[in-house]
Amino acid sequence: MPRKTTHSEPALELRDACIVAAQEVIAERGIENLSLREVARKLGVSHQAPYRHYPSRDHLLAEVMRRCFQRFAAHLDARAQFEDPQRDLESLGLQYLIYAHEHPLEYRLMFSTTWPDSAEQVDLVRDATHAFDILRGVLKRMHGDSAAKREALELDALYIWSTVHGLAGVMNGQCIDKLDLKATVLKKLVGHTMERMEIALAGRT
Amino acid sequence: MPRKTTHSEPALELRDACIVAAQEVIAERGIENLSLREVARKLGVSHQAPYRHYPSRDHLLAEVMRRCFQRFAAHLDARAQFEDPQRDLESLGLQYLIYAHEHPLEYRLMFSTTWPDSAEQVDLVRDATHAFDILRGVLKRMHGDSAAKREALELDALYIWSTVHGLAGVMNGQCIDKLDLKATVLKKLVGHTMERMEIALAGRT
DNA sequence: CTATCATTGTTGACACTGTCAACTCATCGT
DNA sequence: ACGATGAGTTGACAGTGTCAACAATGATAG
Repeated sequence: MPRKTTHSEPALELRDACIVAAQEVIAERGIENLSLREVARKLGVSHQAPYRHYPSRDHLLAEVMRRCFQRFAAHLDARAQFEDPQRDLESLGLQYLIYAHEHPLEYRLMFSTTWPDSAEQVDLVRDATHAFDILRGVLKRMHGDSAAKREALELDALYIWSTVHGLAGVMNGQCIDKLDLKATVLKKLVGHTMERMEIALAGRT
Repeated sequence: MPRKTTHSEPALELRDACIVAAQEVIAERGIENLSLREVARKLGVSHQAPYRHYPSRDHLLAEVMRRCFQRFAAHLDARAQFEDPQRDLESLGLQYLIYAHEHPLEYRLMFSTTWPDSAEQVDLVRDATHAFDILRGVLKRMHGDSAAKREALELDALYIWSTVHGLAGVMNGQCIDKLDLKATVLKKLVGHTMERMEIALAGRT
């Protein structure tokens, strides 16, 4: 079978194509059933072709995760922003939950998948940290950025992250269906949780 | 190769042995690398023997998960209990986090693994629900069990679960290492989060 | 212009996995 | 006494990740 791509265009084509194909496979067959060979098949290419661009299946998976984190951070940045940091924090939380709700697979991929210990972890971590830094930024506007309060700020950031991440996990997860909760409860859950969280944050210190 | 087990003892031996072997494999090679064949090998038995007791790999995995939920609920029940529901709730939360910290693999298995859609889901769900019912019980003692407040109770239960589950996920997860947090922050995180949560619960309504 | 070389992709092989089918064989109910 | 049944065995098949050897093409040095 003759080649298709020329050498002058350095065929980063396939490298990118692998990622979108991988995302398709994940969407169709689930994260744990991602297979390099099926990616190759979907691209009409031999089963070893992806290995020219990714040293292993996990490296491809890591790259897919990285792009997810990038889109996730972009989604957070694209939220409705407000002068009042309180409202801004609420907007941030909602935007977070919207992403988790609209892209459950990507969300699972980012936060419930064992990270492959490939070399590119550096990049992966950088992109993954961005989302958390957005949260840090909002809290700085809220509480100030004095060195004295820095630790409290980190603690609050983690508290908020825990709550929102936990809520997203609960609402996405398989558990929620099994608890025979009324529909009205589910509808109010997000509002209720955000409200509780704001009470906690306004509470002290 | 001659048989080892007689027929009169109905050889539920192997059925149970599979589970402990599976847990060993999971501990050694990770959840996603659990393999029926390695379980069989570890038990010195042919690769098809486990199929006499579990229709598929996922059915075995489901059973392992179910036992995890049972042990998890037992661990929660074995917490230090208090008359004051407030203190009892705190004790429950701490006990939850202790389990997540001491058994990260089991925790991941229960809450971050796609549930296999095997027939035994009924059992799995029953055991999984138990933990949540413990939480419901504490909240009933705290807020009363009037029909009017039932919805608020469910909402608070889910709020608490979100926070604690999120915290466990954050502290277990691969993310926490990457955020260059100071050790002192981590040490205070649990206390801080529980405190925030109690402020939120005492706050209103 | 030709020879060399790296890049990209191909084919073939190996070990591993889950699972189906056919077989053995001790034990139990009749 | 004898067939049925439960438990375990061997053998096969398709699918997977990955290593090794090969082929073809554009770029480049002489």
